[in-house]
Amino acid sequence: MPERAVAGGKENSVETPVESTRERLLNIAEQRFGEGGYEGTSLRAITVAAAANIAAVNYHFGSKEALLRAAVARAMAPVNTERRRRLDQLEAKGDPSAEQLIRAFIEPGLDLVLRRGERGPVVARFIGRVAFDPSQRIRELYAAESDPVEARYLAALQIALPRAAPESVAFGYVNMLGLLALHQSQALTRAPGLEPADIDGGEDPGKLAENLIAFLVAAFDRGLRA
Amino acid sequence: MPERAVAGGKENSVETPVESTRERLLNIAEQRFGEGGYEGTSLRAITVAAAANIAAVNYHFGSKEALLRAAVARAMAPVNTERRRRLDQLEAKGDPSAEQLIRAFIEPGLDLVLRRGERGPVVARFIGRVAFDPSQRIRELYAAESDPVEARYLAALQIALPRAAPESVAFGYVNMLGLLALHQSQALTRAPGLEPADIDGGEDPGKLAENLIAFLVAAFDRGLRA
DNA sequence: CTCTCATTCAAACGTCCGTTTGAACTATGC
DNA sequence: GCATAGTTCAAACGGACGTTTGAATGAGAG
Repeated sequence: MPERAVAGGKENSVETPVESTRERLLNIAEQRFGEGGYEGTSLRAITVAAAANIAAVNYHFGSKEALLRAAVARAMAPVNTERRRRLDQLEAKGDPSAEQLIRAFIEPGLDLVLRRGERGPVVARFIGRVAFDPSQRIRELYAAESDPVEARYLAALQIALPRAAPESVAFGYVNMLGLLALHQSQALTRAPGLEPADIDGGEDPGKLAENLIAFLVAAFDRGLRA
Repeated sequence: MPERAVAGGKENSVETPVESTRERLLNIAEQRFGEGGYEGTSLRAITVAAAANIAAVNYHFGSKEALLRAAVARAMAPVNTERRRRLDQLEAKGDPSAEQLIRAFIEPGLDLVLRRGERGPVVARFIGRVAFDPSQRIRELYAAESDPVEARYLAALQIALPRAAPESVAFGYVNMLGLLALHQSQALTRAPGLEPADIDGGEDPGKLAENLIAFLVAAFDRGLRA
């Protein structure tokens, strides 16, 4: 390892942990891709902000797109894990309700990612933006990193809502995906004549999750075709 | 005028109307910006597809961003007009209901734009993508072209839903903006394991509007905080 | 026909892009 | 000590980008 290594010693566990070049690149990539999108962010902007050489991207990841893929995988991993854990837990207790499913899906996307420290909102915006990037290629890249758990939620929702047609549940499901991504990316806080606090429930990020869940539960329960 | 002018003669009213370079640029710009986003689409790609010289963009519009602005303005004009007309009509009859307002807002965005000929979906995708472009600059550019009517809808919704807190109505309102844009851009038709027909109601584009309106009405009526 | 002015055109401008190269550096194993 | 493998570095690669230039082209007015 070069320069300052993150050895198992005590110094790094107390003081500020030293990030490796690879970690710095992923962190800055999350931030910049989340702000400007994939096409709108250059590797040079990322490497300058990460205090890394531009060749470091191709050394550690191979290409710009591979850097994005690695950042998506790292950002989604804890969300997918938590979603899988909560769905397992719900299904172990019997047939979960639509509200339980919606909550178990939304909260890992907003809570987990909005709470912890400074980087939470950055990760959330990154995920939300990549999920609905203008380029179909990028959206497919994202889908490849997040698919496995999500399909289980759709199936569980179909069972929880037997009175709604399967296509209608699927319709509600994609609406849930879209609204979650939009709130994660914080693109909805700039509506005409609105202040951000009017939408996200003020200082408490948890209220946003509650508002969104209530909104979706009502729509799923009474807004789908039979 | 150069080459083939669109004079008031009879020939153009019967045969295929000849598009001017300016119109061809706007048409192709709608298509390409809608497919690849602003940053992901080059002027060269647009001018080649439009069979125009690259300098024509700066001659007719001044810059790439000005081309986008002109395309947004042209695409939004009929939508804004129809929304204004329907809101005027509703308010003339008394206090409109939330469902009436939602319908009057959604339908011009989906119906008007999804129905007419081949270009409908192209225009819809363009509008939907630009509205939530990764770049804040582009989103603000879009907001500048669409604001005036939308604010009236929010105010009318506040009145139609007196039992919900104003912030909650604003929350539902931005959700409506976001879901409409996502369906316009057709980004929701690629959910994991879903076929497009499962979501947009099959062949009939009108069903998508009905499904979305029902979804939103239920959420507005029962999914907002008091 | 001649002048005028709007429009189109090929070509070039300088800048930035993602990627590659090959040498320099650094910690570790022998 | 030396060799080795992992990492960083400045520099350059060819190409694409948005924009600009100045000459050519075209139709309509006098």
